[in-house]
Amino acid sequence: MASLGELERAVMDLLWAGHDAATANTLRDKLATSTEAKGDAAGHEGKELAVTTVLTVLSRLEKKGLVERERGTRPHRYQAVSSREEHTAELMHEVLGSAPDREAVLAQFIGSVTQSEAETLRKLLGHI
Amino acid sequence: MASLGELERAVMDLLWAGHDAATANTLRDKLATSTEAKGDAAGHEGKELAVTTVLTVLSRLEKKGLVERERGTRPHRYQAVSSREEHTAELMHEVLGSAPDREAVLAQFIGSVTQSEAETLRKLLGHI
DNA sequence: TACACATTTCTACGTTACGTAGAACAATGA
DNA sequence: TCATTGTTCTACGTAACGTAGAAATGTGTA
Repeated sequence: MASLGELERAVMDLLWAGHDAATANTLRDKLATSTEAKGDAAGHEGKELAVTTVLTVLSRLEKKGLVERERGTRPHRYQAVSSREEHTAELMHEVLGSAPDREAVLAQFIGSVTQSEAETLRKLLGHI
Repeated sequence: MASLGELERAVMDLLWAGHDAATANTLRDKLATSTEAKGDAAGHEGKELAVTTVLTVLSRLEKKGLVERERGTRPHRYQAVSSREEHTAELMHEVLGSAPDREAVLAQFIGSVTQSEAETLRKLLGHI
């Protein structure tokens, strides 16, 4: 239970970006706005989605445990359960755990890490 | 282009395990054998797949760049392009790269690493 | 060389995830 | 209560994957 679809990811990106809770309508608007002018490029948005579409995606994300909603307020408000960094790190651990020999994987992993990342890691490993 | 299906993964596991090139027939037999006795548990195998099924999966894995085949020999022989560890580490990098702030993700990642993994990492970072 | 047999490729169907949204249902303010 | 706004149900199209039969191709032998 890992990878997200294109729209699911776009929604998560919005929730992670301005990380106060948002309504489906707000999200739909932001989805239409993000990268509208260009008309193409990477994020080929600018498209007005139906609110129900956004709601469906939000429900699916909720079921996946990535999003939680406040059911009290009338327009339900949605927010990410964990930060993008937490989520990404969790995914990395999941991937790491998918191989029997974690240490060997880490060796490979470190082998192709950038200089600055290596520096960061050294620093972080200091306080453990 | 990341996650594999259940059968695709099973095939990769076999190719990664005994990592000399194998034919579709060999793989089919091994798939039937692996975890047969139990009849259930995790790997619910013990099922005789059609060779064409295995061949289809192998073709798909080839297209994904995970497997390469020797076309010269008549029963084509298949093998993994990279080791399980290389592949897993690559996936980890992919995940890491999916977030804008890699350093922040690494911080999170390190935060929930086991003691022995931390030790391994320190050692590895020494020689860089 | 021609044929039986092994192997590979083509084609296809069922299932599940995801993008997409209308129809139906529920809540809320005037 | 009723119009309006918001949510849930239901559904369809596409793509990935498990699965395998049919068709095509290669190979050894009579």
